[in-house]
Amino acid sequence: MSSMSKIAGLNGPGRQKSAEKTDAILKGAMGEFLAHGYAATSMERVAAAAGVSKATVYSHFQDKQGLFMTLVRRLAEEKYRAVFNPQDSQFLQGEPSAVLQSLAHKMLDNAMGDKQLQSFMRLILGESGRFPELAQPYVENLAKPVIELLSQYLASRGELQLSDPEATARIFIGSLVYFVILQEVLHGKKNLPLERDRLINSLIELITNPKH
Amino acid sequence: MSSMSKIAGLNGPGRQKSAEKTDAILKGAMGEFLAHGYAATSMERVAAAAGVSKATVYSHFQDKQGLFMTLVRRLAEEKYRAVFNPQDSQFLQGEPSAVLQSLAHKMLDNAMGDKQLQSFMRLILGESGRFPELAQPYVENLAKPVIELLSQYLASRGELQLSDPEATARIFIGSLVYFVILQEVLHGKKNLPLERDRLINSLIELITNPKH
DNA sequence: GTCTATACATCGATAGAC
DNA sequence: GTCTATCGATGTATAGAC
Repeated sequence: MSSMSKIAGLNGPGRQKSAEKTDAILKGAMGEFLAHGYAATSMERVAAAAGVSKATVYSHFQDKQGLFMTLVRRLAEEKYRAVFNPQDSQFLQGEPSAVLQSLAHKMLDNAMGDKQLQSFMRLILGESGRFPELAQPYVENLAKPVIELLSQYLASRGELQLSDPEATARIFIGSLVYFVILQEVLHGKKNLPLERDRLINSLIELITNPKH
Repeated sequence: MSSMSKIAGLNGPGRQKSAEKTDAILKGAMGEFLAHGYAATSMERVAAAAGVSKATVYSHFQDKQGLFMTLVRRLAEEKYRAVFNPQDSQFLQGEPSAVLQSLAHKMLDNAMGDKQLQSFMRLILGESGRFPELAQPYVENLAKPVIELLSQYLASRGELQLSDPEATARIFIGSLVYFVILQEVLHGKKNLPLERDRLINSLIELITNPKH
């Protein structure tokens, strides 16, 4: 009987290392790691949050570190797709100032309202010293594609007369990301308020250089 | 005899809760917290690193959290003085482009070479969700003074014709800090290289608007 | 494949000797 | 004021039943 389910390969419960439980464990681990960080998260709580036993967690993942790395890579891809959706392929069409404004709005709207993303940033930044190999997918899958896309776009718009489009892209992205870090991640909203649109407008004004 | 030292208030050993031991504990705690983070740091290791017993640590500090908060506040002040030294009070004299370039160089030189500062950034950012009250001194004593000083400077230079000096200051600082975060904290140097001076030059070119 | 039970280490914090 | 010794709780990881 039990051999039948194995042979059939159907998706009944109690079969193989069910993908359902793998997902449940990852989901539980996500909540725990994002809330408490790596060191303060116990496999006990992960198991409880996933609704399985601790031994099951260890049958699906080698150890705590393996579970953590799998989770982080998964989340990095997910957030990447959310921010950097190959959406309307013509989202780079139009006046550069309008394109840049739309991009900045999209990035900030996405980041400022996503508490999970902010917790994820805390986790990656906080553990980047002890898990350097985890910072890499974050850089490779999130920061790098955005910077390179913007770089190429800025380089393609000769009318902007930018002497260094790549460095300019860094300025654009850096200003926005640090804004999120300061206002949201570090809770600077209260003591160091700044309206979102003031930053965006100044950024676009500088880059598109309307005084020229 | 022991009463004499108390009365005299001299700095002989074995007197009061010696400031020496307090310093030793803080120094030991600094190494441990910066290396392993809050949760993974044990009071046992802190005591060992400080060369005292665990009980002594608890006689100088209320508990682990109290020790941690004292340490962070101390480090924030220290790093503030290092970067933002009220040095030559005329470091804002001269051509704006030269002033801004000197400031950017100073900030990046300071941050890129200071591994301890980078670990400190990881610690603050990583724990800012669970210790929001610790992010505040960091913002208040480091980010805010720098941004406000630059804000006022930019506002005072009317020839720059900046429509929003405060937002422009954010762009300046944000670009630099995110550069440090991406290249050093997140180890992006290898996969996403960018020469420091390219960022600085573009930043100054945009702000001083030489095409005008 | 998943569970319960457990081995073994280490944690934060304190009591009591000196 | 500082130490050693220890308490109680909790951590990771695994063995063995089903």
